[in-house]
Amino acid sequence: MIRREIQSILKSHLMELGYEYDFVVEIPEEQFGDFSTNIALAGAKYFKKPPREIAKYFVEKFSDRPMFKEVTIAGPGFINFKVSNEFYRDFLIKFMQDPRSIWNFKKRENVLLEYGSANPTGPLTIGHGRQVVIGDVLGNVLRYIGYDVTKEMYLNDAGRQIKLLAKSVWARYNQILGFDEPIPEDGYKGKYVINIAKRVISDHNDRYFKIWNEDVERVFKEYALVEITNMFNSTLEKIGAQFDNVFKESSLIEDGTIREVLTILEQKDLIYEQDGAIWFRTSRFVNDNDKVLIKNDGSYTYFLTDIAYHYRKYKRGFFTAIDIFGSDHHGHLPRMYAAMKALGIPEDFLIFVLHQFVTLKRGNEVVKMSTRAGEFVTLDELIDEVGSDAARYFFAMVDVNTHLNFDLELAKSKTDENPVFYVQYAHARISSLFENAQAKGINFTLLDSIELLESESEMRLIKLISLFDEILEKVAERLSPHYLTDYLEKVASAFHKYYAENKIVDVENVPLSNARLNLAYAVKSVLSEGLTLVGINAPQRM
RNA sequence: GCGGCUGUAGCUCAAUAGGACAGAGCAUCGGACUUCUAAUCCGAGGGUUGUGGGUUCGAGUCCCGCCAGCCGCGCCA
Repeated sequence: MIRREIQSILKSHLMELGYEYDFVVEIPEEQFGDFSTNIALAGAKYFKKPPREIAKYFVEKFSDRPMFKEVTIAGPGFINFKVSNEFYRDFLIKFMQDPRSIWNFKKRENVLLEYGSANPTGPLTIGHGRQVVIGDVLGNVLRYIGYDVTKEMYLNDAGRQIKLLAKSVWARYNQILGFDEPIPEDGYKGKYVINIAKRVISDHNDRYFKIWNEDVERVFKEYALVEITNMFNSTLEKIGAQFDNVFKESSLIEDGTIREVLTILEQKDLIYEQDGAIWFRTSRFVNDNDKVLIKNDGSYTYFLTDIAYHYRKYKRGFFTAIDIFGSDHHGHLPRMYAAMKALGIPEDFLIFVLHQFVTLKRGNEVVKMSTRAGEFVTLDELIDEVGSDAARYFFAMVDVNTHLNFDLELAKSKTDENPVFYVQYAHARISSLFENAQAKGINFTLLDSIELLESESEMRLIKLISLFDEILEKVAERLSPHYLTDYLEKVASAFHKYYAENKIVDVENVPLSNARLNLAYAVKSVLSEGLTLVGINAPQRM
């Protein structure tokens, strides 16, 4: 917020001089001040003057602004700004009066966020967990700062995999009934398959014993789908992921979108037949081979239905579609961009977020996750073991592009090794301050005595609070939630330090107590908002 | 072989679209509870940013080569 203000002041001065070039206003190491800019360094080649001389010009422009305590030139030509205490206190007052208006988030476009999309063929994995949390947190943040967000999960209920699952269930069904039907090659071997088979038995007895045809397949598919969807829902609920919508792949076939897309591509001469299959001319748009849309057995590839899905997203009127995928899908990107181009959809409509994988560790030991053998640790088991708060925090806390090492022992530990507790503890600690104040008969009054706040550590806390909006903007811009958890840890740390050094509730000095409680109240408020956005509890007690 | 991501302190990670002496947490070592929650705080040590070049006032960041790890290169999704 303050940064933006400095930026725009600088920019207007620059334009007065008839120049326009890129410069940054950043938050430097504390010793240099609150904010700093490289405008003089970046401008050297335009002004054709030494940076320090240019800096001097800008510094003078700031000399009469009460917002700053100090504006100085340093090093090769950086300009450092030290914000005045009055300004910080003013900010705090405005924040306490109405945080939403001080952030001034404007209304923005509608966005379709797709994530957690999975083959409904088995329990959600740890990998899905990371994706779901990234998507959920990004969705929360985007919505918070003004986007009209729809969180959507795509259910691949029409492909080969779901057929394989149906067949696997049927095999188990026969096995239970006494016939040794083998599970198909590449079929599903997990325990849940047996559970689904048992359900069919309890409803239909041996009606489909040794009988396999399209009608039977449909029945088993339906049972599998219902069962797996229930499993998904219960896991998603456990981890607090809320979707606005579930979009079924099969609906694209039913409502004619697939046909529509094929027609458009055909009219543009972008598809052709070869070896009994229908191909899309991917190579015309990107550096990739042509891809099959319809297999020679007449069934659709995932690529085709995904094109149709995104065509549908566009037709539904979304300004942007953000897809969150595991990094193993990166080969899917070029062909999707090609398809969007082919359909005349604007290039920036589709944005991909690819997240790296998760390695599960127990201390130093890597926990093996083998999908084939059905031995993987499911997301469900993970949540049961470490709890939803820790699971969410851990999934959100590193850059999406960084391989995540998820240490089960660390996530479970209730000590200072665990960042989740560190942040939550700060919140709980503040809550207890208010109880304590009340017990000691100090009447906390909102906005009272704020002028008594003046120490460095108090200003540092207010400054951190003032950065809340730009952190959220950054999460949205870079599409990675870890900036938020990072910020929360900084706020928590600054508060713990402040708490250790200052007596906040002091019956000997009620006005000062009130001032400090106001500050604590504001800190608690950003912690609580932030934790809520990450989707974890902001406890009153721990 | 081709393509994507990654490589930073013993470990896990940051580094704000090229900026100041590369920062946190954990671990290690040393301190702080008769005082609002010690799930906390303070201090110390710890680095040739995988490697070799290049671009420039300035590179962990950009370009080229090499090495290592993960992933992808299906009429799977």
